[in-house]
Amino acid sequence: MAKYVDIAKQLKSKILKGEYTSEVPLPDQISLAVIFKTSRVTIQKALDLLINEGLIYSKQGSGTYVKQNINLLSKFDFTIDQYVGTTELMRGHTVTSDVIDYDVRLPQPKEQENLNLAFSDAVYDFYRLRIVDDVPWKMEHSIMPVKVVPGLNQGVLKHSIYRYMRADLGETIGAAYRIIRAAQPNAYDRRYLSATSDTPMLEVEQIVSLADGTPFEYSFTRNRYDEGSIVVYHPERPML
Amino acid sequence: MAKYVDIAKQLKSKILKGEYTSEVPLPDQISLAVIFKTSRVTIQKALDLLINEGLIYSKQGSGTYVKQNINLLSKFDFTIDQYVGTTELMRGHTVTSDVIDYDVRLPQPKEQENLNLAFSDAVYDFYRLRIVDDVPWKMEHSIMPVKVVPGLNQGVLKHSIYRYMRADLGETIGAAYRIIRAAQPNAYDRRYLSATSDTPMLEVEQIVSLADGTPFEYSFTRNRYDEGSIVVYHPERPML
DNA sequence: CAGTGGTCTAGACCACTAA
DNA sequence: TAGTGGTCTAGACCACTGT
Repeated sequence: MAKYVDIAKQLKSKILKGEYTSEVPLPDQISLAVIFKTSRVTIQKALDLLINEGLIYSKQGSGTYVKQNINLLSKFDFTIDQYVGTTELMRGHTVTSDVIDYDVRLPQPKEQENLNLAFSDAVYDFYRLRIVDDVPWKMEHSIMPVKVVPGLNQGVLKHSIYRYMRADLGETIGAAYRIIRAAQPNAYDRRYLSATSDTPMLEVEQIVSLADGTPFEYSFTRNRYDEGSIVVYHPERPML
Repeated sequence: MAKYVDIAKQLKSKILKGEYTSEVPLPDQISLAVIFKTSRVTIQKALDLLINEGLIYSKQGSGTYVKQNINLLSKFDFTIDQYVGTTELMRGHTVTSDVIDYDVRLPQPKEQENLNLAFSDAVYDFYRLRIVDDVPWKMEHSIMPVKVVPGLNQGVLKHSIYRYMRADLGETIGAAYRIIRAAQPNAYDRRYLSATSDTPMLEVEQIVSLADGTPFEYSFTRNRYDEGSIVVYHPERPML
């Protein structure tokens, strides 16, 4: 574990425990360097992680402060700052999956492009109804390349794909592109999520990649408008 | 302008011009340091910016590569990786605003909390219909504190608030929290955006802050489901 | 094994804030 | 003016990839 990640974890833990508040700045970077027996640059890398999570902010010439309003999330809101699957996101709840449909086939042109595949690279194509605490919650339609995620059988699908990839395949999940939109309900929404013709749906289309840049998931996830929203934090960044 | 930002801009420009492709890695960090007459750490900070924009990725022991699929955005999609107002986002199009409603009043409790205000700090409360190329596009409902954004009259509202803040007030826009959801159409949607009872709406609730952490905007922006979606990129980050 | 990115150091100077 | 964060350097060692 890199030292700056470790320091960021310790600082985050202190912030969440309320040991640093928004009243008073954190210790300055040089003091932190002394406290953690490291250099100032390493402290800055640690603080950068917390800034990117929206936990703190720095003000040149003044200090580093804890942000207020760190908690706007309601129960089924869906944070996607770092990628974890539904199973992990809903820790403390019972998450199960009904596999509605499962197929292995050749990819369509759009899938070839988004997943960077040859026309002859087979893909899984499956629908899963994600159920939280026995209540149907989201409908997922996923396309994943067989060569990138081998051994993805229905047993794995009933549980957690992400856990399987990390634990069994030893892969590290990396970046994700997401397109978020509202949509009219389709036949699956009506059948499995109790949507009617005037129930707005929230849809997330996403391409998720491994740490080395290989895309491994192209999926569409939908839920009723009253069953969850998406929370995004955007730190300040220089315009390029 | 910081050197690493400048380098990032130059590299981005080369990537967009196709001078670096996904076939061949970028020059290694030491070569880049020589080319730009700087140190390796500065090169790394520049590359970090491009990684966070999703333009490139690095693979330890191998090299730094340009990502493929850099273009999934359709005309009215709405990227929010770095914050710019609608006016700037839609460069090349004619953006105008009808001010539907304008009021100055005391803040409600939720607004006090989200904007970090005392009960006696007045806020602007206004609705704007944003019109692109003469077509009604989005309905914005904004609450902004008078003390943070003084002089926000209807003349400014007709044009660009963000331009006013940057150019006239000299402020730097910083981070933003956003909650994205689907919603049923309300009276404004029906009246101004031609929504009917079965037209799903996409709503973005956001708190935007200045660079120094002061929140200055609490707003709700809505558009029809078929008039734009939101694109988000999430780089890989260590879990804290 | 050579080449690459990831991390870390000790120190320097600058830009900005606040008293 | 003292204290703080922002940037930058020159160099070191480690972890990983690919041959």
